[in-house]
Amino acid sequence: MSTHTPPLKRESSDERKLAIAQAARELIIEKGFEGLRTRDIAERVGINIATLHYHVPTKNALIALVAETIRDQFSAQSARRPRTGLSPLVQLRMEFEDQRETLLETPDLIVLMTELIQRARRDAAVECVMRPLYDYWVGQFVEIYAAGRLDGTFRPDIDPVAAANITTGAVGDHWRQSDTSIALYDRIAAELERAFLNPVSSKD
Amino acid sequence: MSTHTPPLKRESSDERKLAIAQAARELIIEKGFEGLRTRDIAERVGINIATLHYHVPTKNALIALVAETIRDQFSAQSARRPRTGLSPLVQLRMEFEDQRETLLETPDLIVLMTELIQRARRDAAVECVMRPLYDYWVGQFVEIYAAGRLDGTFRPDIDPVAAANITTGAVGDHWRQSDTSIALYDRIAAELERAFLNPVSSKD
Amino acid sequence: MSTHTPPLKRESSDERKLAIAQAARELIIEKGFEGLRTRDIAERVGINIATLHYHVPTKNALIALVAETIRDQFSAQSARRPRTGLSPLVQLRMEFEDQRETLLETPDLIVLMTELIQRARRDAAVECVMRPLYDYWVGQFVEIYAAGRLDGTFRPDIDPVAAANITTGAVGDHWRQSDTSIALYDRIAAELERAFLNPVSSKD
Amino acid sequence: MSTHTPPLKRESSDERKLAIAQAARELIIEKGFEGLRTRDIAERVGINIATLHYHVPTKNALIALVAETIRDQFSAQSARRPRTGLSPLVQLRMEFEDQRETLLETPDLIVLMTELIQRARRDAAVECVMRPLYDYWVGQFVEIYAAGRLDGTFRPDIDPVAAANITTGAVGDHWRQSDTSIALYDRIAAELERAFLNPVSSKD
DNA sequence: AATGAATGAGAGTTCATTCAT
DNA sequence: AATGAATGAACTCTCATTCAT
Repeated sequence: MSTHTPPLKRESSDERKLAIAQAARELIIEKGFEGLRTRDIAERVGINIATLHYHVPTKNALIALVAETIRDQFSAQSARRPRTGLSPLVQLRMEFEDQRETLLETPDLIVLMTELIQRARRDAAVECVMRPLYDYWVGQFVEIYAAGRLDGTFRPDIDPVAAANITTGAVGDHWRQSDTSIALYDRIAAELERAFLNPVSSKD
Repeated sequence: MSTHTPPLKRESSDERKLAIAQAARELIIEKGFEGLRTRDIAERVGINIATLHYHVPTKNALIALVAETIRDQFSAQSARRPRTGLSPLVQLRMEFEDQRETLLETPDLIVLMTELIQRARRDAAVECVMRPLYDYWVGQFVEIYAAGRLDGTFRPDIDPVAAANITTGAVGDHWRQSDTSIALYDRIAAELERAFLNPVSSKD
Repeated sequence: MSTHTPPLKRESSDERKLAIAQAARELIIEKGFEGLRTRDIAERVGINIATLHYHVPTKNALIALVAETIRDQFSAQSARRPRTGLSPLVQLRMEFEDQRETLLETPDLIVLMTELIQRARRDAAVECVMRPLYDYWVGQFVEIYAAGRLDGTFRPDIDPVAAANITTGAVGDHWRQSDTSIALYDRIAAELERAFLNPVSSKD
Repeated sequence: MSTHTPPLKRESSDERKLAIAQAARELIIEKGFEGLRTRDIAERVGINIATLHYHVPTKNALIALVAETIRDQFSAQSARRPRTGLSPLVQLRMEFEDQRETLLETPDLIVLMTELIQRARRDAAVECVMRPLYDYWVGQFVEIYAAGRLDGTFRPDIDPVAAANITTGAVGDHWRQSDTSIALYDRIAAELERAFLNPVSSKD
């Protein structure tokens, strides 16, 4: 009859780190970075503050960790839906559809992104993670618009880089509004399509 | 030649409040809200921390004051350049030109705006000030696009509200980037123009 | 046509001091010494904080001033009702009646007294004022009980000093209770009378 | 002989809380509530101010804690000396004797009680603790006097409630005097006995 | 791997008092 | 006699981090 401590509670280090990151995400969403307290995170995870520091040495490291989980999440998402072989317009619409879903299903994720992007301005570690993510996102649109210009879907005088920035800017800015309405999002997406489509083409 | 006593130490309350707001603006730009310390503000103004609290009772009131100075500054700017009587396209270009100037001359102002808009999400007092300011800005573009649709400058199928949101979103998002390049801004402005202009019109 | 400043506002220095003392009394009653703020006093008087310090140099001096006004008030009261020539029992009952009136009409005065007596423990200036006042009060009863012992009204084995201290203690303690009920006061007064009256005498 | 590690620095939470309460008691006695500073308490305990706040979250909680330690001390004292089965007069004399001892041995305790009772007027948490304590004290005397009236020890016309209030008032008020002399206390106790004893009884 | 206890540094805020006018 | 502005010195409380176990 052995009386060993139950292994239920002890999670692996990686699981603990993930749990910490998850709790941090929730609290950033609720209170922003200004209101983020390591103690609150530990409490939400159900561990001691010292234990939290055992797994994640500093608050900055913790924030960087959160940024990384965001990146991983988006990478996984993007890997799950390959767009190769589809027409530019279909790809564009799929992008809009994806954003729409995120907006409806996990609007908090967007709040979190916004906070991280803001923080990236002053936190090199976060910048390192978020910049490529953002660049990749813009890059997706650059490719779509460039391809669509080639095959006549989009205006021949379109500037793919500018158009991509406009697209991500418009979508991203819509997020930032406190009262993000899905109706306005749909109008913006539709207008963006009209804005870049080739008027003389009958592809649509 | 009058010999009035110089306001060496004692300034009028209004002047002091403005000086405090100005110092706060600088420090918000430098360190963000997270790193904003009332003691730093007082030091920059050259006054005691208690004096600061004499003029502005709390930190929140101070932040609200900063928001108000921003609003006043934009109001004054906007009052200085009436657009009545001009064609929609000219108005649009003037808007772009104004943004361009701000971007070149006072890029900090934009960082500050960004921080305030972010904060507005969790600070009702700031929200109260920034929301109307932002709405007014979007509204300007709504009017321009609506007028331009009427007179055939812009596409007949343009959705002025969506187009206005795209415009402000694209411009605003460009601000938010750490490495705001004027070259990209120009490309974005040019592309926005092409995006909404009436392709069958020869007005341009 | 002379344009002189209206003399309405300027009060004499003494009047101002009294007004300040009065406001201080009210605030001590409301918030106790711990919560007493010179600014609150100035505000209640309707003057600037610097003006207050012009009339009363320090907070301690202000508190001493309050103690003095209390003393003066009690002196005036006591001077208004000379007891000479009356029988000890009548005098005792008159004392009880006076306390009763104060309890009913100006219960705040008692709260104030309590605070001052408490403070006297640590504030020599207040002690100097309150101690004689208290001693005088106890002395009144000592005299009454001593006279009553002589003429057979009170018990022959009464200790006038002890009896006086019991009387003032009982009455004073009753004040200190938050829920000073007049009914209990009456029972206490009646019991005190029975406690000290000569059981073999038929004077009552 | 076991060699356990001495609790040099790290004490158990309960011990620390008690040490903090003890230091607070001393400082309240020395300076009153007005002069009570958390930093002074921490310094006296020999801990950092942050450590103090770790054990007792706020100053108010600290004061409530002090009130509780007082209550516990009195409860323990009262539990140590059961009075059941004794005659009312013996009980009364034992009460007086207990007060006398406290007065001689721990006069500070009485100063502390006084401060707490004063504070109870404006601090609900303290009121909650002190009020039952005081009521219990008065209640003891009510029972003694009621029992003594029944068995003829005390006057048949005694009002036990009034008599109890007079007793506690007289004793309590005696405490409050700055120069509490034991001689006066003895005279007061003796006079109280005479005041309530049945004059026709020969029990004494 | 985990934790209770501890802490230095500093946050915003308060307050009696003073100064220049 | 009065005041707006200023200030030093404190105050309570917080927080990321560390230490001993």
